[in-house]
Amino acid sequence: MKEGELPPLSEVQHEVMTVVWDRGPCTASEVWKVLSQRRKVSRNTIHTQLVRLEEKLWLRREVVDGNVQFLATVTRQSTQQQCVRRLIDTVFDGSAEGLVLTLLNQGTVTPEESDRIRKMIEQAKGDAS
Amino acid sequence: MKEGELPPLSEVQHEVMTVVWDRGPCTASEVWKVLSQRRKVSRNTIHTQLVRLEEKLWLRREVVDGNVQFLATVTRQSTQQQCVRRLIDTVFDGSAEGLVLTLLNQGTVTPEESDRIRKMIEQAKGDAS
DNA sequence: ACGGTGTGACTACATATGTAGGCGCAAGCG
DNA sequence: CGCTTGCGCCTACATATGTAGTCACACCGT
Repeated sequence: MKEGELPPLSEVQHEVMTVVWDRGPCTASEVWKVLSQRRKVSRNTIHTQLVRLEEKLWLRREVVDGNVQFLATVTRQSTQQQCVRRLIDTVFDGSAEGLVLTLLNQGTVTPEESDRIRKMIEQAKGDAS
Repeated sequence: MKEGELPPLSEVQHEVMTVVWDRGPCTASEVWKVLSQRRKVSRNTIHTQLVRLEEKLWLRREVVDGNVQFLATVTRQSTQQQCVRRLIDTVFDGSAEGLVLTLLNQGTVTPEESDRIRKMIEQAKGDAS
């Protein structure tokens, strides 16, 4: 479950990975079509990012019917975990509590979100241990 | 309270800012002394980072008794908030709940941390609302 | 007066990142 | 058959980042 530490993703790279996670293996053009709906970007730009992600082992390439498809090598979840852990370590000095405190009490999220989070934790408490 | 969006900090830059936040205004050498206890790094490297942080307006420079001191222009808290918000948006697709879920249920933090967090939330619930 | 020691400034350089231009090939169409 | 269109690949280039070398000056002890 625990993949060796892949190099950190930049923001744009995360955008790309998100598309692959959402839609499963896809071609460069597919990814580009999705992203270009949100912002103006060249197809080649996305292609470059895909290649770089492949070099860094975030993606694997597979040829299906002569089409090049890129697929994620790690799950979104494990990546999310890694990102949170890194945030805690670099920004909150290793204190997970610090993160939650900021999250709930300092206007980082809207009161509605905060509310939903509290409810969610209530509920989760039942499940867990 | 809400400072205009400063450009994002890199990891090393965060390290530097942390020292300034912890110790208040300090000289390049002071920052260096602190950081070089943790890892090998040249004094000049830190100086460069300080200058870059000043260019990006994270730090302000002030001369006291002929000594150059750097001081933070934004609080650590507001930076932490900004970082958390950015994490939520880029990694969790805008879902703060997603973050908390990952935090508590997916082995991101140790069971001890998770426990302390739950307790902390319990306690906070009294205060808030 | 003179040579270390501390500190700030400027410069350099490799790597990463965001962005895109242009080439070439293969499939579809008139 | 020749042309357009889609797509993969290679190349380029500006900016950011991490790292450090070198210089210059000022203060201190002998």
